[in-house]
Amino acid sequence: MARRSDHSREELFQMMVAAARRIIAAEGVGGLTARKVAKAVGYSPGSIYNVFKNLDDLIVQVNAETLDLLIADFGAISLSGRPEADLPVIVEHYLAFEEAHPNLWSALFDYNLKEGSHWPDWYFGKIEQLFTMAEAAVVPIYGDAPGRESRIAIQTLWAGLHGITSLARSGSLGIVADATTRSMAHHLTATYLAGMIEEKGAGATKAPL
Amino acid sequence: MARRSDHSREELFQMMVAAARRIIAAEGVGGLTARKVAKAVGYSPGSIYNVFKNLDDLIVQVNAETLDLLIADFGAISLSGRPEADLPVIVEHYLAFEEAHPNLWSALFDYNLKEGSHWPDWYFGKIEQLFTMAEAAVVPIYGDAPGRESRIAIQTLWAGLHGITSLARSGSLGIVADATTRSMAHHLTATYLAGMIEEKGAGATKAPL
DNA sequence: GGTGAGTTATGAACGATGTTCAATATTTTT
DNA sequence: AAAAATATTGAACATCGTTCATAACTCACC
Repeated sequence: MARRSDHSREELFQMMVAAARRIIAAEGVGGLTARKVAKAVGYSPGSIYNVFKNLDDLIVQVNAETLDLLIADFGAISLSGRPEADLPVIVEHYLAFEEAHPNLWSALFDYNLKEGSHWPDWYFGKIEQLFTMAEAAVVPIYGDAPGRESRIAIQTLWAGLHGITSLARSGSLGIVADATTRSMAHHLTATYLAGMIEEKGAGATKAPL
Repeated sequence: MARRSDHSREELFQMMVAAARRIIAAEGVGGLTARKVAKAVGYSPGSIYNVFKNLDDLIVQVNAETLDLLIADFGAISLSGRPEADLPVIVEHYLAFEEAHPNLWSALFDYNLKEGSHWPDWYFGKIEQLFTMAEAAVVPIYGDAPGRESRIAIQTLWAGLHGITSLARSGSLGIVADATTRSMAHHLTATYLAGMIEEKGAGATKAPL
């Protein structure tokens, strides 16, 4: 058999990523199989390896789309300029997105590539983009141009949220209900924010907001 | 073949857990294989399933030992009663343990059981124990008997640390160096602690420490 | 239209994996 | 000594990711 030319290379790429996305969303990244993807797009298992280096490569492509979705979601947020109002909104978007696409989220942040594969550079570019958007909510506190302190604060807060939701997913920690996760996330945000303001005030004295 | 009785059931259990622990420590939980464990203890693959329900069950046993080690480590900490001094010490123990046993740590907190397996109850008991120990560092702030608020605070902080180290391990986030992980962890702790004190002060007015 | 070169999908094959279970070798009981 | 009970085995099964010689197709050119 060969060269059906039913689909161009580009079309095949799209079809396979879409199929993989559907499988991951339905069964989790652990349920993704070369043979399943092949069957879903009507090609043979070997064909996947004409388009992707390996399964990890395919997962990376799915994750890229998920990141774009998340970026679009964050883009729709309009900030008030008051961190104590804006940060909870961002956190809520974070939580809502994770709840809406739990398996895609897991593939994005829980999955570890097998030895030999690495996240491509543009991957970090997208994550940077995400941080920059969130950072805007926190800039009023530090007053500086989007730079050092506010970036660290957002990274830390992001990691904290990740920890809460990740432990909730794995079932460790005492967390059971979604409500607990949500309240812990908002508690962390509020407390951390209070700490930021407090420590900033203790340092260089700035004009109040 | 059969019934060598070279080892009792209990001995076999110990040997296999020890072998699994060595393999995980050396190659990560992904490198753990029934056949590898079998070869390491000089038995056949099938024998593992006479002692353990499946590989996940074996991993749970290894993790239990790791938890005990962590509990012992935490037990050696003596507190001063000043949270701003004690919390960083606990965080340092957390980080040091993770750095000393990265693969065992990963098996403990990153690994997700396959569908059908669940963490046993005593597992959560050990985690509770850990939290109770850490909680002591924070009780002076809330003044209450080890109960609601201080427990939530410790859970949240723990989750936050988990998030930082977990993202660092997976390579996501901009984190590269260990130093960055460490500084982010301490930054989170300090800021969160400042927030706790600040919010507590804003609520019911208590005698200062 | 035919022919040959170039390309692409194939699916059988390989070496793994977790897990099962009839068969067997040993011990214990009678 | 014979029989019952038990522990260990390792071949077998289904599945996995991945490879690659082969076959089937397309296309440019004569």
